[in-house]
Amino acid sequence: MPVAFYQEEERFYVAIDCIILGFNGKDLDVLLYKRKFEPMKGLWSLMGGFVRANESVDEAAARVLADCSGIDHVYMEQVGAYGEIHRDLGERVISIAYYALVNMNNFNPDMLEAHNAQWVKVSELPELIFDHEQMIKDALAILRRKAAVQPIGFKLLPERFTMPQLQRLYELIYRTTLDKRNFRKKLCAMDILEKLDEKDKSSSKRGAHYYVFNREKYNKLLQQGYYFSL
Amino acid sequence: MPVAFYQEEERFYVAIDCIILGFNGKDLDVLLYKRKFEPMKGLWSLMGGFVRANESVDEAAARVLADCSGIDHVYMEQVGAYGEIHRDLGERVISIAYYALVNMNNFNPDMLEAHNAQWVKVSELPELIFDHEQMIKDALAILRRKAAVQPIGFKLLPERFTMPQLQRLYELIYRTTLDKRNFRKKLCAMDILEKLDEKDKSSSKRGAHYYVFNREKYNKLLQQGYYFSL
DNA sequence: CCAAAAGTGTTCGAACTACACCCATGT
DNA sequence: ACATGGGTGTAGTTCGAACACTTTTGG
Repeated sequence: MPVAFYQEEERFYVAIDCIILGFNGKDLDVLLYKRKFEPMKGLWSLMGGFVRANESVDEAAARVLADCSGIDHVYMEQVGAYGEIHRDLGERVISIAYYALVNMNNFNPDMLEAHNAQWVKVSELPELIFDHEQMIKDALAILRRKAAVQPIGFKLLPERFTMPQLQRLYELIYRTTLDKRNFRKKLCAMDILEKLDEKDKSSSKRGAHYYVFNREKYNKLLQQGYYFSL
Repeated sequence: MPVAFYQEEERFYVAIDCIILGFNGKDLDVLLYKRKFEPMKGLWSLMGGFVRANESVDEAAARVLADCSGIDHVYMEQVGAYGEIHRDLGERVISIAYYALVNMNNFNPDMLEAHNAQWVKVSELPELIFDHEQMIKDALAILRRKAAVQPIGFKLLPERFTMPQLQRLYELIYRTTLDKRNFRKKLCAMDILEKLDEKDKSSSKRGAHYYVFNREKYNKLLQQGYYFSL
């Protein structure tokens, strides 16, 4: 690839599309908005925007996410570039998709409303514009893979969470059911969670103990050559 | 993301960089070329080119690979988009990296010479321009992951290969050593290889049996819910 | 005959799976 | 008192890891 003298080359609009994933305790959701105007009025779309000259692509992704959610410093990772010629109905646009794992509670409902945005179950996706459905599927595949070897699932949970919540989350990510006892056994054996005395009574009369993820412990184990695996 | 009316948005050069991986029986190699002119003369670089208006990004990657290798219909997969503002010393360029798994024997040495290209061991990378080293590392990480769950390693081998070759290849991909007996046992159990009577005598006096990958068998097993894993 | 690489089975332990009952509490 | 979800232990099986010697043959 030559340096400088690119004048004769084509230039392209480069967009960002964000797959914002959240967990509401029951379902794994993605944040979508319903288009208010033609073309494609009524169809659903990912949150997006264009890359600008004064920012890297990663920075553009962070900005787009912040713009539409008001949230900052969120776990984001690139899914990939989508470059079919006619993927956008307007002019040609090459889009780079990112997924974000967020704690839903940090979202301002007013901001969502302002963007006509809603949380939608990933298991029941509506019709989406362009290749956005593919982007979501690709993002979920990456999440499935990464969640198995890195403790990123916790990024979808509030600071304090219960075992049933955590298990439910992993069941949704892996699209399977897990054995309660085996799941707990594994987590306990990892020794990266701290059990609190306090209980969450919102979903049962008995209440479930809260746990918190202990990142220091996890980092220490990492240094000792420990590998997360779930 | 609005449709049409993008005039006020910035446009970018979009490049392709190809991580072309090959296996010579002994080492895992990447195809690099040495820059003949300033700037960055003498440094090494991946094979690259720019995306054009009349092709998708995937197509551009295939074209770039064909241009510099003369080879077509090769296994390619996207690594990701690299979008730091100053990653290119010339103007701003967003690059999309792809890796290709090729059978080295199909390469025309004259064509390599024409491009000042050489096969270089991935374990001993020279100094590379821009973020090309990162691209190679990312590509190898993807290969490592995918090779464990999909039979893509065979794409780096000639039609007929021997067990020691195959094992060597996987050892290079995984950057580890494997037990001969366990490796063979696993492969045999998969029942996706066919053993030929003929032997390769190039690396030992006794000679090693050739095997071929049987894709039909593999596809049949896939349909039966079989999962490759190595 | 010897060097050099190919080929071959068994044992052990770790990790995963399957599985059923009691507990705590709000209504 | 009962319905609802939370919490706990064991046994069986499977899979991966470790391990050493014989075979072939060209030089």
